[in-house]
Amino acid sequence: SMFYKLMNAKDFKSGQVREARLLLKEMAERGWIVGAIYYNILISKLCRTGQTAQACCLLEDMLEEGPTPDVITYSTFISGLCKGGQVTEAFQIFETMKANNCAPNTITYNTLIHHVGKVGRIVDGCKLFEEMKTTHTRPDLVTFTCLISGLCKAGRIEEALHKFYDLKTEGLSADVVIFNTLMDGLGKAGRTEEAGELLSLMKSNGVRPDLVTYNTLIDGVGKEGRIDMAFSYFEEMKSREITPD
RNA sequence: AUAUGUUUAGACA
Repeated sequence: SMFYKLMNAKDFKSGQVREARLLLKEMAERGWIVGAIYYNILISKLCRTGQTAQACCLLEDMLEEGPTPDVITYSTFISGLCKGGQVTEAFQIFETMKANNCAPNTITYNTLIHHVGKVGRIVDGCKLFEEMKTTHTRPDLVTFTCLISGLCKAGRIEEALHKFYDLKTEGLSADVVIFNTLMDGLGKAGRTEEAGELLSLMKSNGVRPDLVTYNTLIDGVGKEGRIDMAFSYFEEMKSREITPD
């Protein structure tokens, strides 16, 4: 019952975290199998409330005497650290992960590539992408979205376009998020003509434009003062009966 | 009751 409450709790006071750690240890001592998932749930909740130091204590418990942390444990914590702006610490945990023979998966890499891109360090994202190749970790559409977004943010539009073309090589086909991301990058770089061409391309590829697509295009041409184009995208959006999800 | 991606005017802090 105490255990049940812990797993359903929305937030924790620091005293409660101490109690939780003791409870999990006691359960293990009494012969219960306490799986990594229960630690993962607590780590996720603690990160969401900004208590990354407490989350780190749980990871340490796992490494010392608890269930072996799995790829979800590390990815959860890495994501939580990044969201709190602790990207450096996230990379330290990434190293800890490897040192403990836990192989990062696509999601682990995607999380890191996303956050380095956000803080303008896509160079590091590209290194991670290379590392994925050497570790035979297959990139997916999320990987490419993060790379394209990060490259555009760093002003490296040509390389972003290259990544877009590389999708086919990887056996992937661009989805609406990939198109939206690239159109946003082009628009913010003043290349709204190309963004408009992508709208045609996505349609001919059978990818349905959504509300974000049109918001992105309208924002792009709007900032260039092309009110006529903004209206035409708006009209097209209405005619297509786009609805927010 | 566990982990990753795209657009933004305003208000709040």
